[in-house]
Amino acid sequence: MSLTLTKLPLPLPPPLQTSPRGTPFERAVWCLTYQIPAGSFSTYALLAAHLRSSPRAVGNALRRNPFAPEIPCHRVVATGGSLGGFKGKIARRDGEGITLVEKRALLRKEGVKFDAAGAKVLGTPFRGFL
DNA sequence: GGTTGAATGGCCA
DNA sequence: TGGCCATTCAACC
Repeated sequence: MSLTLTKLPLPLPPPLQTSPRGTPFERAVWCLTYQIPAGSFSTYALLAAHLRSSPRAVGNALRRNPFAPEIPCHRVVATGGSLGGFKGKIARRDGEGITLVEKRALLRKEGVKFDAAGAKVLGTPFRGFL
C-alpha cells in the first residue's frame, strides 16, 4: 500500500535526523511513536489507522526499530491494553535488552496506570497524532 | 471465558 | 520469490 510519506509534517526524532535510514513507512511509524507523550500510550491499531495500514505492519516496523529506547516503542501496546509482544527482549547494539517486565515498569514510572493484574494499561490511548 | 486458526501488510535473505 | 513477525478478529470448545 503506497503511503503519502513524501513529506511527513511530523517532528523528526533526533536519532532519525542523524540517521536517515529505514524505509519511509518505518520512519513514519517511528515518528508517530515519538509523538506519544510520556505518561501516555497508544496502540498498534491506532498507529495503523493513522498510517492507513495494518497493525501487523506497524508491529513489524517497531520490531525493526534501530533506536529502541530513544523511540518510545514501549508506549505502543496491543489493542485492549495488553502490552503485546516484545519478543522477550529488545536487542540493543550493546547487547543490552529491555524485558517485558521493564517495559511495564517504565510505563508505570511515566504515569501510565495498570489494572490490578498489571497486564493491561488503563485510560484512553493517545491519538493526537499530527 | 479461554484458546486456536486464519487474514493481513510490509521487510529481509 | 518465500518466509518471518513486537497483531487482530472471529469461531469453537
